[in-house]
Amino acid sequence: MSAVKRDTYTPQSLLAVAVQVFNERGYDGTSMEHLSKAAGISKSSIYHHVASKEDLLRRAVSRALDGLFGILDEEHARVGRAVERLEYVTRRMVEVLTAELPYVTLLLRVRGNTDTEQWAMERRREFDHQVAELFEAAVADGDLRADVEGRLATRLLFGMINSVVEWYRPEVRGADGPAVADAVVQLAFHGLRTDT
Amino acid sequence: MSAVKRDTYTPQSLLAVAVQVFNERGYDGTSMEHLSKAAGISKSSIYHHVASKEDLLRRAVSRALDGLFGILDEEHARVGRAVERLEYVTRRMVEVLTAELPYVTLLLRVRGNTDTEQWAMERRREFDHQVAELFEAAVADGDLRADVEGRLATRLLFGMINSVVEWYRPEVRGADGPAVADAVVQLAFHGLRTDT
DNA sequence: AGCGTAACCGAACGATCGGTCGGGACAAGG
DNA sequence: CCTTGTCCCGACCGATCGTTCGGTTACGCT
Repeated sequence: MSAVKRDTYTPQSLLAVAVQVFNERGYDGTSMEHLSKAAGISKSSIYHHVASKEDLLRRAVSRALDGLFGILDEEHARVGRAVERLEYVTRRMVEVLTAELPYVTLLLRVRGNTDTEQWAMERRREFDHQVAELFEAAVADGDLRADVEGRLATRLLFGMINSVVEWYRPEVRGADGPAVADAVVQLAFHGLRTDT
Repeated sequence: MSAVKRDTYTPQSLLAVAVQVFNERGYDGTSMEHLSKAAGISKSSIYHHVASKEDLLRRAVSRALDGLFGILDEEHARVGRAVERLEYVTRRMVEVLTAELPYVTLLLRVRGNTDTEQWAMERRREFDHQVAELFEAAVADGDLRADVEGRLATRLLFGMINSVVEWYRPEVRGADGPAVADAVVQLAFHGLRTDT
């Protein structure tokens, strides 16, 4: 492996360009022609680096899923009081969302039209399910309010967390990933009001 | 207008079918052929009722936007303490989302590829902006926590509310629109934890 | 210098896209 | 019974879709 790198595309660097276009136009709304314009190479050249359009999608959502499932393997997500583990997972989810923003954004928007999309949705449901179990454990410990049903509350928590991909832009200063994670944990666990 | 109705499509009834398919496959992922299969009429017959595919999209998002902007005209959204008005708008947003689910779902997913989509995004931003102003007023009143920036907190509140379209299904009993609205208001304003 | 191959290109493939067109079936009103 | 208009259809349009192919360029290695 030589230290100098040629000024050419790798599957990874091409993926970075493609994912950005996918997020701007939507996966189905993006043609290979769009990708070729954005990448600055011809349409046919794309197929030298990746097998297909769907291959690009698979690589992208895999990266996002790896990031999310990696959270559950971390020590603070496995040991300790359930409510504390849930807070930790919440914080880390926001951090992963911001760090891997375009890839997770794409993952959260797949509709299930192809095999790859259905596989992505299935794995994502798997992740959600594991966090939901953590949530229920915290309710059983009496650390989370029981007057709102667990599944419903979990979904709303996920809604708040996942909405980060709709507006977070890393180039805007004053709110990096961990700072946003703090805000999410504060609001989700303690609410908006001052008088609680 | 005759009281008896023939067993045929109207622009509205056709729209209901189309919007459902749009939400399942995505707007760009839906062809007129898909719509014709779902509606049970030929592709060309669709054009007897509506002008174009984009016309269907415009009708759908218009209906959603009308529902949302209608909230701001209601009395409880216009008079009273800002924090109470914000709670009311929050509750009503969830109720409108659940009542007009497929139309609002479509609105929240447009990407801006066509003029209609860009117009929809603009109007939606307008609505968000008005609610954000209400939010800031409640912060100024001291009724909402000031340690999390207003714009950020507003976005997270919207994230929680809008996530309803990702999982709410009216056919599932035990959680109708107003009940979900209660849960959202409780969690958003008072948080998940018991010990606050 | 010469060779092998990574990187790229233009042209074209069959399929499908959104949309158009001329005409047929059928019920209502006279 | 005949007209009128609604509703629907199959056939077709040019454009664009994702992908393939044969061939060219240019770099790394010896």
